Amino acid sequence: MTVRVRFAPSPTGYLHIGGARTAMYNYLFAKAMGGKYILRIEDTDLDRSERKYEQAQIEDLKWLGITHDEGPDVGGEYGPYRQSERAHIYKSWTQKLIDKGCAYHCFCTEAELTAKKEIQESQNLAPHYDGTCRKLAKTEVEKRLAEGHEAVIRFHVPNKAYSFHDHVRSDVTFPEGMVGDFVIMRANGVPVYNFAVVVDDASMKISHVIRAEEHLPNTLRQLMLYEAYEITPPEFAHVSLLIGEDRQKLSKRHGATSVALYKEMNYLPKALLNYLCLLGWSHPTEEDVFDPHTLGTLFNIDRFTKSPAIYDINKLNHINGQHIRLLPSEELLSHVEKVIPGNHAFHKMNHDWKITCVSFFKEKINQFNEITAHIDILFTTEVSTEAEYLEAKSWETTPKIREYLAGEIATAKAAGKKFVSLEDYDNWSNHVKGELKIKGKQLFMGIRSVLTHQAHGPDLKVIIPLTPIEILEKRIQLQ
RNA sequence: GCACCCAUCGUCUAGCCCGGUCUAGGACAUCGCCUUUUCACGGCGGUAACCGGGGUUCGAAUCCCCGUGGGUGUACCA
Repeated sequence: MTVRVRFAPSPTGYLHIGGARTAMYNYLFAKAMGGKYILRIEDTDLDRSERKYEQAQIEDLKWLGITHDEGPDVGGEYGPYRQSERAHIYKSWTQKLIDKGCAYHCFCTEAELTAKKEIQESQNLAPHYDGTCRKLAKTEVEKRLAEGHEAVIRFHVPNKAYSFHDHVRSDVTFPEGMVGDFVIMRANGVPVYNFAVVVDDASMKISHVIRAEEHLPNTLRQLMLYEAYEITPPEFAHVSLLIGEDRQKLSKRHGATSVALYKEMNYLPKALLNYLCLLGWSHPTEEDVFDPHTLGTLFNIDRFTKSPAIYDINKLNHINGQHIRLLPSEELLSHVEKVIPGNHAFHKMNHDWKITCVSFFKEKINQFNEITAHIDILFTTEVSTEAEYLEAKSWETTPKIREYLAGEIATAKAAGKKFVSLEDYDNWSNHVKGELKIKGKQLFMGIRSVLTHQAHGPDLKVIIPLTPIEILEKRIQLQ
């Protein structure tokens, strides 16, 4: 069997991290099985669907590296891939159902329907359509249609229980009598979700449906439709939901939930994917830092978790940090250059300096945006007000160090040096130790306080050779 | 209300199908120590969980039942 899976978003908003996760699972499964991954746009909600959202979602998916084999923008032999362009298909599939006696026109008005519903509810009954129009004679239906009465098309639900096997939930059974005759086609000729999904999945030869658990109850209606069409349903995998700290389904009020926001915040797409992948699926060898794109056949549809997962940005940050550290230096640099403000002195430095600089500071960050603050310490002339710094400054040994280093720096600068070398730095500290007889805390913290105006900071051997000599000079003069 | 789904450290999870190797493993967060005479990184270690009750069994996180809790759905939304 050829594996064909799909991700079917509604273009009613930007791509959500939950959607991204579902898309990725489908994509990874297709890749693992040598199948096809299809993007289908479910825009049957005319009021809320917008083309700009479709484009934005496709772009976000692309940023994540989740590329589809078939879709509205790339075509394919099972198109069109936008539900709004498949009206003719839904129409003929609806007719098949009517011909079989599995569906019928319904002329009940909204007012009538609500009235009936209220009665049922007051009697504590499930609010099901009572089947009034099911009994209408064919001639009566034609007459009303000819008179221009508005009609929806309802599916006549069989009275029986349904079960199916789910890859995540194993065997699921829905008892009989759960749903009443439901609408499959609106009065305006636009199909309703549960119907359109079945028609599309069947006509696009979808083999596996991997989707969020919120769709589990919908499967009942879909199963009924497959049965009416005498088509074997696809295999299902209802993946657990992503939830917020309050244990409710993740939504906008939970903060950064759209993929575009993570793109803006300069997260690495593979890190986001890596984190999302682990929320509801586990790696066969319990690895936790990996690029999902390289999973290949390791991606196993039977390793999904059943319970919902709370989205925790802390862990995403950690994984992002791990991926940053894994980046080749040129790639690392190009990311960093994008986040450092345009007027920053960093940009004026030469390439080797930049590579050394970012390779060193990458160890300290989980997000690219954090690196500017670290690099700033190479250029600042600000003076710490910390007690420890003040103490170091007050030691009687410190002025001696300052005097010595002032001379050395002046000499180096006069010799045309733009930076001091690691060798210079080693010579200086050896001199302070050997000739000035200063050791221990007074030695290192003394040098640090003179050269950086701070009591603490990164390794002097790295940052001193990276600091422009005029900055060092300015700092010495400022004390 | 009704239906369905779920239940292991604070969080993500491994283990559960095929009961013993689980005094329950890993990761994030947190705490402590070591190292770099600072900070961070790193290394090492600590705190921390099988929802409750029955049952089956020599033995249950694992199987069964009943509770309880949480979630989702119940539309001419998807």
